[in-house]
Amino acid sequence: MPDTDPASKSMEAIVALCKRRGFVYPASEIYGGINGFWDYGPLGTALKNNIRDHWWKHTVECPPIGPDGEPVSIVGLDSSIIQNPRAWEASGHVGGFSDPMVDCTETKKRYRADQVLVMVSWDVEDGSGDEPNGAIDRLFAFNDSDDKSYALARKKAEKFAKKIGVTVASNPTIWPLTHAEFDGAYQYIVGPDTETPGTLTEPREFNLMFETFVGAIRDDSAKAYLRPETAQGIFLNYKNVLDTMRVKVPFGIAQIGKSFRNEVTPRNFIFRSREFELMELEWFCAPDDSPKWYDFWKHERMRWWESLGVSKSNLVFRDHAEDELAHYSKMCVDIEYKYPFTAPGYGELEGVAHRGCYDLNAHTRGTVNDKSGWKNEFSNAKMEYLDQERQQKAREAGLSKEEINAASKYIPNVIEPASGLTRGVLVLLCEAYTEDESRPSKVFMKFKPRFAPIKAGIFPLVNKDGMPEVAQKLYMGLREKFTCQIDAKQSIGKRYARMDEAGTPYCFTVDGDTLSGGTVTVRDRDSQSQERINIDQVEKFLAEKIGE
RNA sequence: GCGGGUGUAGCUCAGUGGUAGAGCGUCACGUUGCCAACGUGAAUGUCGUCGGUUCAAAUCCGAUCACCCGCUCCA
Repeated sequence: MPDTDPASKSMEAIVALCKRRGFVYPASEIYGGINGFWDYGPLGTALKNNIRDHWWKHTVECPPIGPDGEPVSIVGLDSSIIQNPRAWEASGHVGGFSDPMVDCTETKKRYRADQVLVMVSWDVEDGSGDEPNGAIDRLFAFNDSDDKSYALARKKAEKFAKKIGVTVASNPTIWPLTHAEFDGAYQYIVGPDTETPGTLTEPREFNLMFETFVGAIRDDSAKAYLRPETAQGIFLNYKNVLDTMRVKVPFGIAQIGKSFRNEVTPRNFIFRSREFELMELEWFCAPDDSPKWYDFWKHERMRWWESLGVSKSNLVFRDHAEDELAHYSKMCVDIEYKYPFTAPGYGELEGVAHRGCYDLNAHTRGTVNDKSGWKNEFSNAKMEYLDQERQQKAREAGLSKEEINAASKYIPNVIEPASGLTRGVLVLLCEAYTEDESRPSKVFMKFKPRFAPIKAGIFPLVNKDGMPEVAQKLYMGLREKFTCQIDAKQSIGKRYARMDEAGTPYCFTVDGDTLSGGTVTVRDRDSQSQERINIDQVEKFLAEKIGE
C-alpha cells in the first residue's frame, strides 16, 4: 500500500519529476533562472487549467446551493492587472503593504518596526521626569505583545540602572521605535535580543508591490502597480456589476488571474513565488447576514478542495488569532495543506476572510484609510446599497422613515474565499506523487482522473499484425473528446511507465484478441490491474471514470 | 535580508590542475505477444555565469546568479 502522508515525500524528488515530465520548469532557465518565477510546462499547464476550470464551473457556472436552500448568485469578471494607482492608495496597499523593517546587525534578526517598542529609561525615579538625563544613554527595545521580551528588556534596564545608581520606574514610559524622538538616536537603543546598543538599523521600506510606468515617460506621475491581488479589481467594478447585471445582495463576483508580490523570500518551489495565480470570490451580503455566509463559505471551500481528491487528513482549518488579522479583516480562516516542506505542520492553501465593509468603504469619496492615512478625494462611487426587500418589509411593519432607512440601507459586507490556483497545482502534485518500488517507474502520479493532464494512453501491444491501425482508429475517435496519446514505440512496459509518471489514469491496449474479439485491455494506473472491455465501450468507460 | 549547503548531458551522479565521463532517459532502425526486454546506431555539455591565478582550470581564488536547508518575512 503506497504511503499517502506528505511527510514521507521528498520535495526534491517532486521538483525533479516536475522538470523531467514537463509540469514545471524554472523560469528563464537558460539564463540562470530568476528567483521567484516558474514556468508551467505542457502537463503543468493542463493540470492548472483543469483546476481552474473546475473552480470556475463550481463558482460561476454552477454555483453551490446556499444555506437557505436557494442557489447562490455569482457572476464572473476579468479585470485589468494595472489599475489607477489611487485604487491601491485607497485599498491601503501602498501605505499598509510596505512595512518598514529593522535589522539587528549583531543577531541578524529582523523585526517589523511598528512591532518594536522601546522602554524609555529616562523615566527613572530620580526625579528627572520627562527631561532627558545625560547619564542615562541607553534605551531598551522589546517585541510588542511578547511578555518574555518585555521582561528581558526590563531586566537589562534594571541592571543598567543599578550600575549608574538609579531605579527603573514600575511603569516606565513606552514608545514605539518609529517615534520621531528616536530619529538619529539609534546608537542608544539596545535591540530585543542583544546586550549592546546601536545594533539596530534604521527602518527600511519593503514594498511588496511591483512598480511599473505607464507610457513612455518614467517619472512619478506615470507610476503604476501590478496588482498584488485580484480582489480590488472586483471592488472597483462592484457598482458596474450591480448596475448592469440585475443582481441583488447577496451575490458574488468571481475572478481568476495573475497577481504579483515582490516577496522578500520566495521559497519552496511554487509555494511562494513572485508571480502567481489567484482564484477569488468576493461575496457581498447584508452585515447582519455575514456570520452565516462566512460559515457557509468556510465549509463550502473545504468541500471543494476535497472534491479535487485531496485527502481529508491532509487538510485543516486554522482560524486566525485576533492579532494576526490583516488590517481589513474581522475574521479569517485558512484552509491549510500538509505540504512535504511543512509536514508534520500545515501551510496556507486558501484564506476565507470576513472583510466587513472595509473595501467598499475604502473606495468611497472622503474615506480616510486608517492604516496609511490616505484620504480618498478621487473616487466618485457611492457604495451604499438600498435593500428593497428589507425596505418593503420595514414599511409593512409600520416603522418610521428613519427606522426604514436604517433597516434597508447599508454598505454590503464582504466574505472573501481567496485561493492560490498555483498553490492548488502544488497541492495536487504533492498529493498525487506516490512512490512504489514495485513498479518500473518507481513512482506514479495519482491524480483524480478528472484533473489528470492526459486522460488515456492508447497502445498497440506490438507494432505489427494490424494492431497499429486499430489503435489509430481508436485514438482518432477518442481524441475529439479526451486528451489522449497514442504510442507505439518501444516496449509496452516502458509506455505504461511513462504514463505512470505523467499521471495518466487509463491505458487501452490493442492486442491479438482485439483483432479477433473486438475487446481491448484497460490498464488501471493505481492498481496496475487489467480488465477487458469492448472497443466500442472505451469512450463510455472514460466518460464515466472522468465524470466521477 | 542573514547563515549553511549545492551547482558537470533531460534525470541521478563520478571526475582534486593535464584529451569531458557513467548509468538511466530521449531519438532512429530492427525486433516484440502486457509492465522502463533485447540488438545496432545517434543526438545531447562554453562543467551555472563572469573575472583572476597558471604553460594548462570542471578542479585553485574572487564575485555573481539559481536551487535546497535554517532564520527572517509572508497585508
